[in-house]
Amino acid sequence: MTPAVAPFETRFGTGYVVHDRRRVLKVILPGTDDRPELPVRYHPAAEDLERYMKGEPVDFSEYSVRIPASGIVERVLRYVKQIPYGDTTTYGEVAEALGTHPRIVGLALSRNETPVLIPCHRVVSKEGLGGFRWGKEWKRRLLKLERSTLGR
DNA sequence: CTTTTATAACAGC
DNA sequence: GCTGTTATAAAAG
Repeated sequence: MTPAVAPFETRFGTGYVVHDRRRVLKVILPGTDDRPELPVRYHPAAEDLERYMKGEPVDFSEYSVRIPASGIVERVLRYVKQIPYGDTTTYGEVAEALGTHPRIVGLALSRNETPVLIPCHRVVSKEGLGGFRWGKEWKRRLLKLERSTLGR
C-alpha cells in the first residue's frame, strides 16, 4: 500500500498523520516542519488528533501503528501504548515492569515515530519531566492538556 | 546543589 | 566485538 498523509489542524498549527491505510506509520506534530511529500488521503486518526488537541479525552490504544523496532524497544513501545489518558508513569516503573533498565526505556521512547498514538509523553522522569524527542515544550503541553481535561 | 557511577541495549564500525 | 550514545537514577561530594 502506497503511503499517504492526512493533515490535521490544531491551534498550534498543522500536523500530519502518515499512514498506509492499514497502519499509522508516523505522526508529525505541528511546528516540526517536516512536510511529507505524499498524496493526501483521509485517515480517522487525523480527526481524533484534532479532537485530542482541543482537549477531548481520546483513546488511541486501538489504533494499529507500525513499530519499526524489535526486541526490548518494541516491548517498551507496546507497553507504553497501553497507558491510559491522563495517567503518568516513570522510566523506572516501566523498566521494572519489563525487567530492564530505565535508560533503555528512554532509548526506546526516543525511537518512537508516533507521538500521542503511543503516549510517550506520559512517561516522565522520577525527578522532573524527562526528555522529549520533539522538545520538552510539547511534552509539557500534552500533559497539561490531559490534566486540565480531567480537571486537576 | 553538582559530579560520578552503575547500567542495558543499540548503531556504526 | 568494541565504542560512543541514549528521553535514567541513585549515591557521593
